[in-house]
Amino acid sequence: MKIDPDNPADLSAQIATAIRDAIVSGALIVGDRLPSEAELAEQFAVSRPTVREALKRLAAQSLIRTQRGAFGGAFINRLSYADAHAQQITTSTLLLGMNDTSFDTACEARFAMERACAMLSATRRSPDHLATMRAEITRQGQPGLTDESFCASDVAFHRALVDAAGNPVLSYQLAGAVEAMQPLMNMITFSARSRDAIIALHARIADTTEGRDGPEIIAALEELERYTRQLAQSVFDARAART
Amino acid sequence: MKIDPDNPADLSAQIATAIRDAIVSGALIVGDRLPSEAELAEQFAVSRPTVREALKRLAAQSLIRTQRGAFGGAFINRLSYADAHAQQITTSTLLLGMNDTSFDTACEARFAMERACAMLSATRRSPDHLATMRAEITRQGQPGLTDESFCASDVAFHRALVDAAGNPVLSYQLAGAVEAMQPLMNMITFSARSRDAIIALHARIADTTEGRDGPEIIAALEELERYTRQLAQSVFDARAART
DNA sequence: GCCAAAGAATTGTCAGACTTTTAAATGTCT
DNA sequence: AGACATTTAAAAGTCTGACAATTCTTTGGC
Repeated sequence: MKIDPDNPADLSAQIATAIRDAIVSGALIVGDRLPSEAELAEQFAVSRPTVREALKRLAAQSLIRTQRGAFGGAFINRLSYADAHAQQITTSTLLLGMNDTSFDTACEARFAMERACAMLSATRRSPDHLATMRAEITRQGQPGLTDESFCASDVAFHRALVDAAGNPVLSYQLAGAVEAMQPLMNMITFSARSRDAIIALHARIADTTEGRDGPEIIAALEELERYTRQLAQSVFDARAART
Repeated sequence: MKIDPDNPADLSAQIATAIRDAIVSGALIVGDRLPSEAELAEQFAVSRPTVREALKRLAAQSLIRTQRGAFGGAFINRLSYADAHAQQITTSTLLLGMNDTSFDTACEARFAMERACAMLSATRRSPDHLATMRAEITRQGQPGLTDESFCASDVAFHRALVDAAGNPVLSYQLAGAVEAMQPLMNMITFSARSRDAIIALHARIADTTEGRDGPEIIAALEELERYTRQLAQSVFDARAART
């Protein structure tokens, strides 16, 4: 593991990359302890603050965790699905927010992926998942619910559908697509009538999931996508007309 | 933007979180310049190295970029699809590598998502995408190709199929699923016969994509998934028998 | 044998200094 | 006046050295 002091890039970035490569390549495995900061500083021939900056970069990606005290140090972290999940959502949210991705594009991607789960969810859904879906539907029908809470419940409903597929890799990937759309969805005002329509579609999805009818789940999702995009369109049109 | 000096968490982590929240919430927007390190140190009542550690954390996630010199500083970065892409692949690769995710689970997720692109790819594929797919198929048939190169070409082929859907959000999401599987695929030895079978399926995918026949693309992908899993199974069986 | 205190290792934080880079401002020449 | 060279100031990058906080191990006392 070497760095090039003549490289114009930051030394801390180079060190971080060197260690990251060692992790990705498998040279360092979960639970391994890195040398202490002082030792790393000596090895790379840099000062301790520089090493620390490198370690913070890795910590920001959940690649390592540090522990103080004797026999403490920096340890290679097992990247949990939960960690990856959280990062994924942040990244996706920023990506959508910063690149003026159109609502349609995001919506299309989200529903395309969600439909990909449908067949699996039909096969593997457990009573737990169904219960969550039903509970969220009930929540969505409660009067006085803010638009934001309605959206949050919507996300929870769809998460349950995705999780029902019983594939953690899919759940992780979908998290970005589904949850990152929440800020976009929050821009929509949901009238009582449109809420009713969405709830009815959710009920249809729950029913078909319970009946393990994959194609029908897909059909319901397609209709929900159509409705959502139409709703967004009318909101945007109204906003455009107002200016 | 405040931090709590009594919080047991690292000050640098708190500062990084505070700034990240400001970015995600939209209080800081792309191109904005953060105060200089010295000013931030004063604002948060910490030392400059601590501020720097916080900034490195953000830089590791491509949230900011720094520039030296007069009128330099830390600027809110536009998170590009390319950056997000790269991060996504690293994260997904580690996730699969560290959590002994089964080949079947990863494979299932990957093909489920890829099938989700099929209908869109059928509609939107351009001559460019088709040309890339054909070129990779030719490459895959060349004698003397290493297993690793074969896998790389396989990834390129599938990326072209995904990109043909013309939805950058989908491309970004799929990148993780498709490219992160490469290390797993690299564990497989591809015999001449199995390569031929895969190439034939790729050709079928290219043909049906050219013919804009969505359902047939899906059928071909399903067959490819079946074949891939079967191949992996036999490799694992053989490995198990040898021990 | 058990509990408390001392010790050592290690990360977290600070203060201050120096170097390097970069762009703006200034000066100089044609 | 305009183009080019020089100076200057601001900022990140790096280093040194120190001290504080934390946590495990070992030792000592009862």
